[in-house]
Amino acid sequence: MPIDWAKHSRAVNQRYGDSLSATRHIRHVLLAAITAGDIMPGTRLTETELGKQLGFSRTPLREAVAALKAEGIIETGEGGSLQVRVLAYQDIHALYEMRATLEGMAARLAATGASPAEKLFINEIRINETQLINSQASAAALAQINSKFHHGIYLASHNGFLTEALDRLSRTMVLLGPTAYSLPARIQEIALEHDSINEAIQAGHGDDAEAAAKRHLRNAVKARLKIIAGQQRGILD
Amino acid sequence: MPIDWAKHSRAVNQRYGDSLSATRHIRHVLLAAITAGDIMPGTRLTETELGKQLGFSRTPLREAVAALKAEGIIETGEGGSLQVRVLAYQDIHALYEMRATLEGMAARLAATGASPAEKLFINEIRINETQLINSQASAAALAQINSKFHHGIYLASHNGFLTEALDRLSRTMVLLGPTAYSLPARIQEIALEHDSINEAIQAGHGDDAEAAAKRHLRNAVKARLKIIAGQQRGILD
DNA sequence: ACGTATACAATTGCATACAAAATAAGGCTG
DNA sequence: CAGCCTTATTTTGTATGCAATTGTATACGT
Repeated sequence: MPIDWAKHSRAVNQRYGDSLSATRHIRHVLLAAITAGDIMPGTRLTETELGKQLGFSRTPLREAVAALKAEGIIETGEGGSLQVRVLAYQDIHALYEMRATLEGMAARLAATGASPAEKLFINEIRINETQLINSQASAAALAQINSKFHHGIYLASHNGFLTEALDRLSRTMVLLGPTAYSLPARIQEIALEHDSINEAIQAGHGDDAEAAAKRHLRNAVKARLKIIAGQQRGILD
Repeated sequence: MPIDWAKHSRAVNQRYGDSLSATRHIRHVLLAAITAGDIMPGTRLTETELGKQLGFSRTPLREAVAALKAEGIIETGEGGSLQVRVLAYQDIHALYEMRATLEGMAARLAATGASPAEKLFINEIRINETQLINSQASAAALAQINSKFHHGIYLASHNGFLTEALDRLSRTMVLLGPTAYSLPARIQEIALEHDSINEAIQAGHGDDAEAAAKRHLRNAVKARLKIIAGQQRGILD
């Protein structure tokens, strides 16, 4: 069954404008398709077919794929065939372990080095998240505001390499499946954990912020493992 | 003045075999040229000229460049022109800050989770390094054994994402200039610091290993800043 | 003489075409 | 009937060619 590329293409145009080069456009569309679960990990991709479906020639497609390969989202199997990377069970632990360390570092730096404006911005996002939760917002909306909260902390760390590494990890996380944010109990926990992080950042307590962020990620991997054990799919935070 | 691409090309063939695809070959050759300082950061690269000099068409060249762009080694300036990334002064701090955190994490994991064989391997490299230093080995040889020591710790962390992130940072460090390893005083310091890390790993003391690795990197950035202030160039460790 | 506009050159972006390699299928032989 | 070799088809890898955008230089007008 064919994938609705036009939908992802429109979403990319809406998000980034329609003046992107074909290479960048394709890159975002592929990421969106993987995020949405339209392309499952392990699926074999053929350049000719993809190019025909997307309406682009193979040249920009291959460049987009080259960038995705460098990021570890797509890998080349035997014989050079393309496939979406399959994360092993062990990789999940490694992934969250990395995120715990880096998010901890980002939270510490944000607490100690963010500007007043940045701290206010983070706090505002946090307030927004609370409102969304209380108003029973959709899982997609919650996932989006969650992403904003974390990304705001990344930026407030004032470390471009850290931000880039965390963004890369976030992109890799889409390999775990489509966003879900659908467990009510976990949503409440997330709210409390975000509060701890935010309060430590607002107070400028680096140690507390780092510890809170690490706790947050430890709980996240625990929830993730529970889901995997139950054969479900979804990204909690 | 033209660059001796053939030299780098031979080196890549010798290191990886001559059966690499043109795209991967070009990628390694470009990295080698940047590492050797043949292409300085900020240098404008034109695809046509590069392709002609390397003896390949623009298609694999562009794919290699796409991968390097995704890694942050090459960036597109205004108007889409290619250039080797220029690291700002602030980036240097961010880079070493990231390395300190990640190397600390790797050392901790190696201390607590490495197999006996891996610990023996790391220790052996450390012994080798001491011999090289005592025998007044060349800066290139010292840089190579140093790289092996660190990479051995990365692998012993058993975290593929951590290893990948650190490898990526190492590749980014080549933008700071050619390897030097030429300050005798610093060489002795490095030896002592490596010893601290190694001993903590051998003893299985995670906290000590992390602290020792972070100290090592703090001293490294200090030495680096001293060199930059003196308008020199070089990678110390 | 300085600023601006226009034309030209150069370079990037994309598409098509071709070559080489791999996979799958079919037939032949033991 | 099974296994292997051969062949055909699909798929990746590379090259070339064209179009569009950008940078630059020159000329003209003020």
